[in-house]
Amino acid sequence: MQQTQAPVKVGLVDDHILIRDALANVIRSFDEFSVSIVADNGKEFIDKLNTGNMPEILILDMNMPEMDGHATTRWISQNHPEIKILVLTMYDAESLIHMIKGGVRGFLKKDVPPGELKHALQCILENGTYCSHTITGRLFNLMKTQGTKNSAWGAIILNDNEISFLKLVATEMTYKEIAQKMQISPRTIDNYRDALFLKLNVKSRVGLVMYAVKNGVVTINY
Amino acid sequence: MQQTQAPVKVGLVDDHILIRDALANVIRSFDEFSVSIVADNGKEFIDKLNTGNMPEILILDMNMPEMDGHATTRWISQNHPEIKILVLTMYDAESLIHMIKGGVRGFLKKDVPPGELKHALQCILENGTYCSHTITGRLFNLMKTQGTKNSAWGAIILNDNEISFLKLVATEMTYKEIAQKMQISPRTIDNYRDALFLKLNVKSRVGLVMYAVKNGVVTINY
DNA sequence: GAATAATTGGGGAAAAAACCCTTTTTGAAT
DNA sequence: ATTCAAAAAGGGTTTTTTCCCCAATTATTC
Repeated sequence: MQQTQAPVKVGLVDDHILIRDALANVIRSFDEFSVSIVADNGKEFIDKLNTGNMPEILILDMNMPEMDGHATTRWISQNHPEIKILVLTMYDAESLIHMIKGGVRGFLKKDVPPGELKHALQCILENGTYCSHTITGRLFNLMKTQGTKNSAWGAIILNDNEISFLKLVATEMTYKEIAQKMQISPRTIDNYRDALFLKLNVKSRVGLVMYAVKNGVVTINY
Repeated sequence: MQQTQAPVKVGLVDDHILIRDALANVIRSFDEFSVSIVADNGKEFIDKLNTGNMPEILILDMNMPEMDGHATTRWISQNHPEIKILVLTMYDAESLIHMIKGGVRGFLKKDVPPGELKHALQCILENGTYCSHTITGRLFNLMKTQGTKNSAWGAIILNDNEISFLKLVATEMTYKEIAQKMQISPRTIDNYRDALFLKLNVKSRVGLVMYAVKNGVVTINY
C-alpha cells in the first residue's frame, strides 16, 4: 500500500539554528512528512501558527530563551491539545514525568539518527506516543526505584509554589529574603524546603540547587 | 587571485551526530576546506589521527563523555601544537580564559550560521585566532570588569585546591566533611571559601555552586 | 455542617555557614 | 641562612540553615 496522502505537517521549535535546520532537512527527506513551521521559541511559534500550517506533530526544544518548552507545552495543551508534542531533550531525568503530565507525547535525544527520527514521527502518528529505548529504560527505572514513596505512583511532582521556590533557592538570597519575595512567612518557606527535602531525597540547600539544575528548574545561561 | 591549492583539512570532534554531520556538510560545501577526521570524542580522534589526515584546524566540542574537550586540548597542545583549535561552545563565561591558556585559538557558538563558520576558519588560517563578536564582547567585558582585582590582568584562575574544593561544595557534604575528605583543617576550608567569595564575586555557598555549574567545574549528568 | 486533610504559620534549639582577626607553617627567593 | 609572602590553621561571634513540635487557617470530602 503506497502512501499517497498529503504529508503530515511537522512543526519545529528550537533556538539552535544548526540543529533546527538539520532536523528540518532530515524531515523534509521523508515523503510522509513536511515541515510547516519553524521557530526560535514558543512565542514565535504561536505567532506564526495559523490554520494553514497547523502541525500535527510539534518537535520542541525544552531549554530556550523567551518562551521555554514548559510554557509552550502548557499553552499548546490548553489551546491546541490535538497537536502531538515530541520533546527534544538532553535530560532523561525525573522531569520527564512533569512533561508527560503536561501533555508531551514523546522524547527525542538531540543526537537522534535520521532513521530513528522517522520511526519516532510514525510512532506518534500511529500509537500517539513515542519513547526512545534509552529513555524508556529510564522511565521504567524511575517507576521501579521511586516506588510508592510519594504521590500516585512515586513520580516527583512539584507544584507551582515549589517550583518558584526552587528557582529562588538557586540564588544567593537567604530564606528570609525568599520569603519576602514570595510574600509568605519564613515558616512557610521552612515547610516548602522540608517537603522538598523529603520529595527529592536531599538533605541540604545545595542538594535542592543541584536538583533544580539537573532537572532544568533553573536554566543555566552560559 | 583564485584559490587553486589543496583544501585545508579540518577535523571535527563532537558527540552529537546531528551537529557534527551538519557542520561537516557545511564545511564540505566550502571549496577551500575539507573534512579529514570526524570523531565522537577526543580518544577516538587521537586514534584516528595519522600523517595522512592531520588537520590544520580542529573544531572541538568541550563537553563530551570519554575524553572531554579540556583533556583533548591538553593532549593536542603537547603533541601537535601546530593544530589550530576552534572550540564549539555554549559557554561564553570566564572559563574562556582557561581554554585560551590551554592553547585554544577561537570559539564558535553551536548555532553559528554557515557564513560565519567559513569566516572563522579563514580567520584562524590568516590571523591564527578567531572570536565571534558576541564572545569578543564578553572577553572585553571580562577584562574591563574584573580589572586589576586578581592575578595578572583580572582573569579568574582557580588553582587545583580551589577546583577540588568547588567540586565538593556542589555536594551535600558540610564544610567539616569536606575538610576531612580533603585532609585539611576546617579553618583552611574557611580560607578557601572566603577566597573564592572574593574571586568569584559571590556571597554564599549557593553562589559557589552556581559558579561551579555554569563554568563546568562540576559536570551535570542528566 | 462536621470531619478531614492540606497549607500556612509560630517558638525555640542545635547545627552549619559566614565573618572577624591572629598565629603558625611552608615555600620560594635572594 | 634570612626574609618575605602565601597557604594553612586556630579562636570566637553572628547569621543562616536545619530540625523539632504545635497552632491557626483554608480546602475537601462525606
